[in-house]
Amino acid sequence: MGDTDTVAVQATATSFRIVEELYDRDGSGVTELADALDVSKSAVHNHLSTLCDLGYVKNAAGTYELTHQFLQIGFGTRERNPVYHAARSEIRMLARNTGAVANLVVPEDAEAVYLHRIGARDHPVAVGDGVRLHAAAAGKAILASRSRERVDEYVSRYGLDRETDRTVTDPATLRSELRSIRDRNIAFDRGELDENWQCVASPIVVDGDPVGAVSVSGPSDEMQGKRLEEDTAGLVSSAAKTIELELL
Amino acid sequence: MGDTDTVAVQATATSFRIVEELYDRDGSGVTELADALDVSKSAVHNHLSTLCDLGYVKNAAGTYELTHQFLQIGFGTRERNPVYHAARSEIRMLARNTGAVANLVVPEDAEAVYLHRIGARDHPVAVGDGVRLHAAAAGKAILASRSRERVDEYVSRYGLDRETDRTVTDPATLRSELRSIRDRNIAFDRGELDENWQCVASPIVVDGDPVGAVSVSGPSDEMQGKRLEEDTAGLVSSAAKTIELELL
DNA sequence: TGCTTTCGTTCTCCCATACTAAACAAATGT
DNA sequence: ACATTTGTTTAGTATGGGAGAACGAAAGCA
Repeated sequence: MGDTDTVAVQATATSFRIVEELYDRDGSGVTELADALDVSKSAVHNHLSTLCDLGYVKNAAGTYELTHQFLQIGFGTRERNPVYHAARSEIRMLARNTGAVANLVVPEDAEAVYLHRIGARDHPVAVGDGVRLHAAAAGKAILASRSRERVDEYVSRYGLDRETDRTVTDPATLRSELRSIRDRNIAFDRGELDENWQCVASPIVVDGDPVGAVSVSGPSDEMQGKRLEEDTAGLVSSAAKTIELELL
Repeated sequence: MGDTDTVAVQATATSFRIVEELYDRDGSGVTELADALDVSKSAVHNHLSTLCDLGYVKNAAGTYELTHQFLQIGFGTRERNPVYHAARSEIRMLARNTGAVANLVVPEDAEAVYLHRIGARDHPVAVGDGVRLHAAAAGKAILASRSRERVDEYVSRYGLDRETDRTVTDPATLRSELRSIRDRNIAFDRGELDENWQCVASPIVVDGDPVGAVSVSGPSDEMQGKRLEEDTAGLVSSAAKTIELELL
């Protein structure tokens, strides 16, 4: 880490570039991939045949596609996450009681990864996706429960990228907002990640360390005023508290 | 395919061996991996640092772990599967109406991959896992909707591995059972995959091709007699029919 | 049908690179 | 403080991955 953009094992890098390209294109042929990635056909072919042998790619009707091996690994790692287990039923109840979308996220490096969701409609972020911590309610809730030093480290290492007009991009503003979040254990997001979505979140803290966050989100026109500020906020923070107890 | 067991790009193979080992051990250190895989420490280190750079592995508190990148790819590929979309609500209703575990599987090479499930308890197979087609109700339902030639090809290429005492391992027996499955569009599994689990399944056929199967499974002591043979079977086959219509 | 084009696979050769081995650094426990 | 274990880094060589072209096969078209 911190090196140039050249990695230690290039063959692995190209293999995963091929995997990601296959994912983006939802299946593809050898020549198409070779052109897109600027690698020779034979190289692409070597990687594809290897990935087939390993069971991560299959050759269906002329085009190469990803198999569900990734689903197995992805599900398996999630299944082993204690936060996920502790939160599942609470997330379901939260979705039921609020009538909105309820999410569970966990921190991973600079991002909050969406581990679980109930009530998805056309939500802009999918399960498995990650969003920058400072750019959403759940992420801010997590940051607020970290030490001042770790927040500073986050800011200096990754910066505060802008997602929408409302994203917090000023370190001082962020710090002051994190303070008020800490007071109530509730974070709000009014279109900071996606202009059309609002969000309330509360952190899941174990031993002083935020291991995740619960959030409820909805379209801006449905989620506002008292409903957002009080009713939903109360449900979200008590759900987070319940999950914390479950994790002890 | 059909080569020796040596693949074209060995670096990719070792990278994925490392990924799988990390998955099995739920995180691990460099030396531990090097010993287990019989590769030098520095090689393991190279691969791990590469996988970290690519975002598939993270270094958490001294041990290396898989990230949720796999969840993203796995969920994404599933989300794009039309069968999954068409089946979701039916699977939920099936689980509700039968009070048992309802599954959706899709064929992938020699296996039936579990794409979705509602009502899991201590089910022996996880979402994302694959089981041999001939060794479970859902897989047999799929095989029964394929041509005689394709079934023969399946048998000769992959063989009929035994899973339990009750697994069908004789080609002639399999063919005759597939015939009777085809008559009613219903397949049974009485402990052929796991002695303690019984199963009913019906194929999802589009344009004469089985694109998946619906199944309901339960512990042997709950699932038997009339309940298994008639009540559940009817619900399963009508769910499959509904999904087929959805897919047109 | 026969021609053209395009794609996937195979082949060969050469240089880059991925690996081994050993030394180094850092952390843990006694 | 020492010993032990682990992660990281550094050379250096042999291997094997990749470019490119040739081959084979399938598809589109007249």
